[in-house]
Amino acid sequence: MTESKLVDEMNSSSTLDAIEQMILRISWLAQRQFIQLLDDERFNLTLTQFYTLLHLAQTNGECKMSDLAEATQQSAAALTGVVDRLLDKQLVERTRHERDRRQVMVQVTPRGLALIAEIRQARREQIHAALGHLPAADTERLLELLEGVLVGMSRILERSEAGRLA
Amino acid sequence: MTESKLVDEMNSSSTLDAIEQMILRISWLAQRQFIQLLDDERFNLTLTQFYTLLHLAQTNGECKMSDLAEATQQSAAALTGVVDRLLDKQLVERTRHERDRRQVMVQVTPRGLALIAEIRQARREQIHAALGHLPAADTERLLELLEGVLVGMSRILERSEAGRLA
DNA sequence: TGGTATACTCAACATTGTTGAATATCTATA
DNA sequence: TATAGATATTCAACAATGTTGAGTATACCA
Repeated sequence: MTESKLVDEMNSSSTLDAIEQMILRISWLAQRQFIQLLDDERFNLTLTQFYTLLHLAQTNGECKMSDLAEATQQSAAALTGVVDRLLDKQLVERTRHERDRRQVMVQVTPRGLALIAEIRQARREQIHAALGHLPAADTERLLELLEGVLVGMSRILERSEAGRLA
Repeated sequence: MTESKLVDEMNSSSTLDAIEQMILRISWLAQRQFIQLLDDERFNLTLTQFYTLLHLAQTNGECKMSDLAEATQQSAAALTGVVDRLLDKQLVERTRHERDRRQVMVQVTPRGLALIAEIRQARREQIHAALGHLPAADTERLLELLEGVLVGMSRILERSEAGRLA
């Protein structure tokens, strides 16, 4: 910080409230902007399709439908339709588990992997355009703080999931 | 920063790429979490309804449909349906412009204002739960950096809108 | 007055999401 | 070995959102 202030050790409410306001605005803008990018003729994916495919791309090998549903925060019923469409586009393959025939396994295809790579490249270019002008020290600090945000968010998500199961 | 490093003045690609990865994960979690909150029986709003109502709540008085559509990044056709549902819930009122009878004006009702206030209070509690454990210095720095992010994002949004019109 | 632009809604369709029922398969037990 | 119950997934019916293109009403200009 450039200037020393008389700050409490504790978080002041007003800072967190301002962060709430800021996150409201950034989230909406970021989401809309990303949807627009995904709508490009090169990609032509919905947000849900992207995040579903992303998880598969980051998974080594096959993924069980129910695991995929939990990881992407969708219901099993909703996921069925999403995977149907990814299948139409030949971005994933669907097979049955060899031993437990109830389980449906999904796996990303090379084509799906290539598409995810393309999209993330385009996304990185957007990020560079948006944040490239900031000093390196700022972006490094931002990364550290975002890590803290992710940890905090995961924590309250776990709590609410625990509550749902209880 | 805790440790001095040999860093360029320029942004390193790897930091921005890590931020891209982090934003992907945080955005999805945050969105899903917020949708879940809005789905609560007290609120019962969709994400789109919330952001539409939020803009009206932050507007003084009436708002033209086309302005509202642009501000919330929706097409006019999509907005018509969203406002229909807000109307059903008595959260907004719809009138015609007195002089230019083509224009449809929308205004939030006291009930709508109260709902937005309730939701934002619940949201603030979530933010406190997620980030309250961070030192005050961190949250203050985070706020500053998020302001920078918002500026950067608005800039590239403007550029893409300019491109669309061109 | 007539023609064109503007503001919005409507219609038809695709995608996503919900809930609850249906189907298939596995597992444990009598 | 039947079979009852648990588990994994899909299907069906519906609501909300989003897209595009057509339709309607109003304003403005010549």
